[in-house]
Amino acid sequence: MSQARGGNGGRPKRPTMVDVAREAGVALRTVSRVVNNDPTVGPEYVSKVEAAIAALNFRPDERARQLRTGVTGTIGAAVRRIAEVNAELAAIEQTARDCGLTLLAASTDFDEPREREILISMCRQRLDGIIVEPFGENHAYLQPELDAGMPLVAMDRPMSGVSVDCVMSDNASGIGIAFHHLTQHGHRRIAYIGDSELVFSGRERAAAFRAALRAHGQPIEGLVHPGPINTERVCAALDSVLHGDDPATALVTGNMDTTLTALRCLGPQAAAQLAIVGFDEVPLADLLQPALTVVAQETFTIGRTAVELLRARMADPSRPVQTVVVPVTLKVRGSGEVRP
Amino acid sequence: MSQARGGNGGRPKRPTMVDVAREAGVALRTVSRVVNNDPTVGPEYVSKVEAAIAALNFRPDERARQLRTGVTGTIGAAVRRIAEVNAELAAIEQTARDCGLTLLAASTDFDEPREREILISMCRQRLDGIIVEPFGENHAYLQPELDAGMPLVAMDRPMSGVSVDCVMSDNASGIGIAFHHLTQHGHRRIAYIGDSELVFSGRERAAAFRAALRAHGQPIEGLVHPGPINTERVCAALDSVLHGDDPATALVTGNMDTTLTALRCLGPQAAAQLAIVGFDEVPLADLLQPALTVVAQETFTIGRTAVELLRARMADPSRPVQTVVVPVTLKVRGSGEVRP
DNA sequence: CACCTTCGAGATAACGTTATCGCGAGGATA
DNA sequence: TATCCTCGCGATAACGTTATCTCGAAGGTG
Repeated sequence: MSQARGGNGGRPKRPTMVDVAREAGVALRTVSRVVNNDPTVGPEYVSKVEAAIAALNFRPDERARQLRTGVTGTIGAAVRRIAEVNAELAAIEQTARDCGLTLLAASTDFDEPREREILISMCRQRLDGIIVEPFGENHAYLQPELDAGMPLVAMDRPMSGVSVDCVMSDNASGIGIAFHHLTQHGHRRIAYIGDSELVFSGRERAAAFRAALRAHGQPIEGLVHPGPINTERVCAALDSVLHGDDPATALVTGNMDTTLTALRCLGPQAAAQLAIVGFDEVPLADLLQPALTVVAQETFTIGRTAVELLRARMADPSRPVQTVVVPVTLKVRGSGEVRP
Repeated sequence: MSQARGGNGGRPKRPTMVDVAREAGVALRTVSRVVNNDPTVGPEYVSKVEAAIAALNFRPDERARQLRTGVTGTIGAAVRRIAEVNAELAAIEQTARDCGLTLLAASTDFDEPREREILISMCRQRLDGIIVEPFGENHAYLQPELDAGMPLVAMDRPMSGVSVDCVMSDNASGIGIAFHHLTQHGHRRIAYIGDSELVFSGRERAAAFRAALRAHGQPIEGLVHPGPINTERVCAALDSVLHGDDPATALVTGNMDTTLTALRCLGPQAAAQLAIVGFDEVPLADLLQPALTVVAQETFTIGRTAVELLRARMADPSRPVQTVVVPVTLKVRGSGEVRP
């Protein structure tokens, strides 16, 4: 009896508002009013309907409501990876919750077809809006969705091919701060290893580093190493930087993965003797020896701002497209203060 | 023109199948057939409809489809936190994707009302199934949903008040392995600090540790410290354990948070002289000095199994409830091999 | 040549909710 | 007492799909 099913052997049929209305002896519309806390319902009707709802264990079907009203109360977030440390996603979730919005998060996994698939799927679900940490090179295929009024916000990187709101860190300043910090601690030969210049942030950060070198009258050759992040490439770059004629005494790593890969390549002894400033926070940075000095992004601010931009776009689809740049801050912990 | 709106000033109205049918000069049903790749449609009709779809930028409304067919193609996952390292969630997402299911993940945030809110919301959305890492003490309120046929699987911990499928780690064995490993390395006084016995895993692990002490003829007093995980409590426990008459030379920490808190309390020097085995993997465990020996849970297996249990339940709602216990393995890295 | 089958497309009714409209009762006003 | 609101509830039409049924045409068979 507790598993009462419809006779068809499939899923048991759930009660609907029609069933509740019949049970309570009222009209369908009245049930709807009670469910939606409409104040124009007489108290005796309210109690009758509530009794029927409890008796039948009625639970309204959100899908039907969404279809009828047109809004889902849900926003989508297509990020690199859920299930990894991602303060931006955490901020998005919290902010969305505060706004009474449900969050549908999915991992693009650094895979362009998958990103596309996720975004199209979110559009088909008619979500109220989408936040995307774009990965693919061209998002022109989203233009019809934008035209159809789908609010869209880019996070961490701008999108190409379409014109959308965007929130991102001040990459150039971050690199500048890291460089300046190391020069302040007496370093002259400072190297950079970071992400490939094929990705936006890798491009911006490498360019900023070259600019910093130029500004200090340093040669660029041999010091700037953007590229794919894997053990071989990073170790090779480290090797060339540390064992040349004029070895670098300090290192700036362009993102978290580069930082961790470099630390693993160096090993504890070598790492302790090199001044290192990482771009982006690293989990457990404080437990390493020396603790890791990093340029920290205001990840929480970025996530929150993404939701705010999205809500503004939802409220007014015709507002001008806006790009917000969030400042970064240096977290001094030890590794960046090693003397040459 | 690219922002063509309906005249009402609200959201622009998207084309529907009716519009496509009119544009293509065919019946509504034929459009549906083409969208669903029904092979019984003549090729000339297919091309006409596809042309109309492209011309109007038609995108089917998933909500309406779900309402009509009854299935959403989406499963929910209510976990502690998305946006933190969570290999189980990653496994759930990947497995779900492989099965053609969309994943709706939400953070319960160790908050019982929030967990309840999330689960009820997922039920209202009529998801095809739910995986939950239960936190609250009593889930009897879910019984009506189970009766109504909502498939539900518990992960990491069993649920009380309802009878559902469950997948979890072999906590007792894990503690036993850690204890045995430390005795093998010459330790006699081994302490345990872990989560409160109010939560299931804390209870199981503390009990297993007491059993291990008894089995080795050791006194229990002063060595077992379950409780809330915060700096004060953990530091106090460490203090009492390390600075008594007969100080412990080895430590087992009951979960990741305890491990990290303990490491921070100890500081690098003290941590390096104490033998430590942590329960649960820690990010960057290999970069610490000494690298951290842990009892690793097969988190990926747990997540994948959760989805498999859920799919089995979806396929056959009347199958007997099943509990799967996943083994754990010791990862020897250094901290657990420190001699007394 | 009549009949039966098959095949492909169209008309129409759901799915479960909300929104629009209408209608009857009751009180206030002239 | 007749008229006019107002208030509270009910009937019914959407929302955008898919599923069921119908129907006409074409082709094969006795």
